[in-house]
Parts: sequence; C-alpha cells; structure tokens
Amino acid sequence: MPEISIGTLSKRTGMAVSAIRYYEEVGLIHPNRTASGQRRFAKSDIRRIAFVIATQRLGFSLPEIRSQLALLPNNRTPTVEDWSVLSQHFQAKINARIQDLERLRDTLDGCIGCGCLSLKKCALYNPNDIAAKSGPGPQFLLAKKDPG
Amino acid sequence: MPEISIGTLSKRTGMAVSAIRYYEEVGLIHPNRTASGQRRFAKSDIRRIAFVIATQRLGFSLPEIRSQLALLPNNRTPTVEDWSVLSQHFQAKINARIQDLERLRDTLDGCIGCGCLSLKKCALYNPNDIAAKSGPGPQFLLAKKDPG
DNA sequence: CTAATTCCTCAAGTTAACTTGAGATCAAGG
DNA sequence: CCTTGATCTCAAGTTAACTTGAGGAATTAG
Repeated sequence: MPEISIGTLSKRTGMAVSAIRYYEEVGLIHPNRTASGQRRFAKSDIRRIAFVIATQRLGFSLPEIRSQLALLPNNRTPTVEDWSVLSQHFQAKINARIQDLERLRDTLDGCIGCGCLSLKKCALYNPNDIAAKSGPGPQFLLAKKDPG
Repeated sequence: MPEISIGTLSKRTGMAVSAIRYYEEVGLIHPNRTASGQRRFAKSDIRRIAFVIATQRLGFSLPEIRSQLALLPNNRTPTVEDWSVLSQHFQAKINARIQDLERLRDTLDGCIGCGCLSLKKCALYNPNDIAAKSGPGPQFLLAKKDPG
C-alpha cells in the first residue's frame, strides 16, 4: 500500500493543500515524512479528511472532531467497524442537536407573541446554559460545546 | 416614554456595552443621541437585543439577523403583530435547519459503513451545494448562508 | 463644587480555521 | 543537466463578532 503525497490527497478530497497542512498542525492527521521531509499520507487519510468535512458541516469544531477521530486505532488502518463506532457517536450528537432546535422552535411560537422576550424568563433567550465568559474573543451566547 | 442609556440597556439585556456599540456599528440598532453625543435607546430595543441573542443561538449571522430586523417598522415602536411576523420567518428557517440535520442523520447510517465516504458520491460529504470560495478567510464547506 | 461614574471615540487585540506569500528545497521530464 | 512543478517552513493576513485600552468629555452623588 503506497503512501500518497499532499497534492494527491488534496486532489482526492478537494481540500486545499494549506488546509491539510493546517489539519496536521492541529492534530487531525498524522502523516509520515520522507527522508527529505515531504509528507506521505496513508490512503485511509482520504476517508479521515472526508469525515472532517462531513462533521464540520454538522457544526462541530476541529477540537471536537479530533477527539472523535482519536477513537480510531493509530497503529493500523481503520476498519469498517472502527468507522462505525464514530458513526454511532455522531448519530447521538445529531439527534441532540435536532432536539435542541425542536425545543427552540416549539418555544418560539408563544414566546415572541407574549411578554417573555423580556429576558430572564424567556426559555428561548435563556435556554439552559449560557457559555461562561473566558477571556477575550467573541462572546458566544451559544450553548457551550463540550470538546468530548 | 423615556429613553435609556447604554449602561441601562446593557444591564437589562446582559449584553456588554462594547457589544451594544458594535451592534449599532453593524446596523442592528439605531439609537438616538443626546446633545452631547451619548446614545439613547428606546425601551423596545431591549426586545430587539433579546431577539438578536435568541436568533444567534440558532446559528444566524448578524447580517442575516439584521435583514430580519429590517422587517420591523422604524418609525414607531413595534407591536406584537410586528414581532409575530419575524417569528413566522424564523419558524420556517428553524424547520429547514431541522430537516437538514435529519437528512444528514438518515444518510450517515449507511454512509459510513459502506464505501461512499470515498467522496464525490457521498450524500453526507456532498449534500447539495458547497459554498463557492470567495476570497481569503476560512474556507467554509458549510452550505452557503443566504443573507435574506 | 469636586470626585466618582458613565460615556465617547478610535485603534488594536482575540479566536477559529484557514489562506497567501516569501524564500528555499525536492522530484520528475526531456 | 536543467528546468518546471511540487513541497517545505515560517510569518503574516483574513472574517466574524467582539473585547480591551488609551485619552477625553459628560453626568451624577455627596
């Protein structure tokens, strides 16, 4: 099983070369190196990148995705069963996300018409948890993402 | 109906003063000014901010939210009916988002187990539309958000 | 009236997820 | 052997949504 270059991986996945290098930097993929320092990827890394793309579409952050990919074995090529484990995990996360939205939708109906958007009392405004502030950067009021 | 200061609005909404100023900058709110230049907000701006917070939780960007808020009258205080129009709009958007996720979830099941994550063919990887690249910045593979 | 708040306007910094560019090396074709 | 084309590293730029800080006015409490 010959390894592939970064350019080949880029063409197979549609991912920019620079993005693939970045993915290595943040620990999503772990290519080998040739004697002269060029990256060599396993063919199964194509699937790995595909998984990153698909799960990003679902709104997961790279650290979240990395912790999911950590479930794959790193000493051998992942099998269908290995990937299936990840699938199960994400099924659950997607379901949770759908339920969140449904709850918000059902709440919204009465919520805008009445006085409850007067904050604090509003289930829409104040669902369960508001992300605690932690340093500078955008102040997300979105539910805190647990990176596990 | 007395107008309120930025500090008061901040306390009522939980929004940082700096965030409120930013919201004005990007056109989400349009406060008056006193002779000396201080901002004075209508009390209905509390609800406006609340709406921004709630809809951000749903994953909408500030430009998207601004275009929704544009449906409110700007010559008078919005009524319950005015807000109800926005509610309808968002009901629809939430439903669309739920359906997206359901489709992805249903696809995911067979998709990871089989060979379809081999890209191009995969409904999960390649749902409908992939955002066209437009200049620098993060390369979102998420579906393009239409700002209307 | 003075001290403490509050507010104002810039300018510059922050995170995430990348991209772009510079300068240098590596690999494959003719 | 030499010239493209692919790679490498490292530094700096990009967008969104804000925050932080500097240097000044305005308002309010006492």
